[in-house]
Amino acid sequence: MVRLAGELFAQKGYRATTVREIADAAGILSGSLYHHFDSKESIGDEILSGFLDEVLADYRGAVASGDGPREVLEQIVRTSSHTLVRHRAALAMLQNDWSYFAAQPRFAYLRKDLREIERIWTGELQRGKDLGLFRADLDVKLTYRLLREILWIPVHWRQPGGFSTDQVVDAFLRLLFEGITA
Amino acid sequence: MVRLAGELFAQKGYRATTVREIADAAGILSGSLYHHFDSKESIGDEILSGFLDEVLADYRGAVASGDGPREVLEQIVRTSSHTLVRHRAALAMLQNDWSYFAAQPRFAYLRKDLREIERIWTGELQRGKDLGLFRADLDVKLTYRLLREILWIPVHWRQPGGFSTDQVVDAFLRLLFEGITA
DNA sequence: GTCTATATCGAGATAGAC
DNA sequence: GTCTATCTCGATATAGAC
Repeated sequence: MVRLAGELFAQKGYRATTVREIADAAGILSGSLYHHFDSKESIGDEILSGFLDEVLADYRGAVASGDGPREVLEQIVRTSSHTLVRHRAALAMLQNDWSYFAAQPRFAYLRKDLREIERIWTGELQRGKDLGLFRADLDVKLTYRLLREILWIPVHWRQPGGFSTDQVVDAFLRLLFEGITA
Repeated sequence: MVRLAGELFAQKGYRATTVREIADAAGILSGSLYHHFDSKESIGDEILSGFLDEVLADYRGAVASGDGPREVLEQIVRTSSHTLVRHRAALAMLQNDWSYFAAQPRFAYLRKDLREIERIWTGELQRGKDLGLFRADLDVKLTYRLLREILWIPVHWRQPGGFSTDQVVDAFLRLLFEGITA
């Protein structure tokens, strides 16, 4: 049931998906849905919190590995990419309906968790600068913002003739570390 | 009036903004809005088409300059960035409510124009590969998708302590051509 | 656990007085 | 050109029968 709703959310976004469509997909009528859930919001909550728990675990695991910043970032990109793909419903919700969720107290944890993710990225980028691994003129916050957006979006286009997750990840990592210049 | 609505769309997205809020901001009642516009959709249409006309002009101008691919891409990034900032309402609409607009025949031009933008990016990337300026293993379509997303998003965060447009552009161009490695 | 029927609400939009 | 009043519609959610 949650998975069904998630499929629809992933396709059309959260707000654009009606409970009637979810019920249709489940082969029941909309009223019957409320035997399984108290609200559409609580479905969204379950999907979003499950996603963030898992992706935060990826980030913390990468940091805990004790490697250098380049290795930590690479591990983050590689592990979290697959998590993102598995949770593309959550990602679609964050992308399409961010302003909606961000405004609600119930979803305050979204901001908190994203702040932790930002701290990890900027921390590793800074560490790389200090070690002389990354360019000294790198603005860590700005770079993080550019990069996270890039990283979170590919899930969006996994429909027509799509790239595999690993293709996207490899292209991303090359771009990140080396740029496009020959 | 359009500018007022645009401000609200930029802040909260198109769907999340009600005509009553637009009227409030204008100091009139919602019914009175319809003396100025026949529908909320037509406001959205005006904002979106105005944006795309202008940004396409930037792209075509850069291509017409006759420079090499690196210069063309750099010019695109520099000129269109400022256009994006001026049209952040349109950008917020595309980001928050893409699925909504993409589904409507009235907004079919969105897909068409974005396809032209994609053709220009991939064309220049390919030309750079052919000239040996860019890495031979670059997937032009994949790279374009990664880059356009990055480029279109910074407008989103121009609120707290924000970066200037030029800061963002410079960081983006360095990342693009050289990566983050020292 | 699903049905029918309906309550409730918010949104976009309209009509006609002033 | 703005007001009041109201229509219409679609969406979430509820109540109670089966």
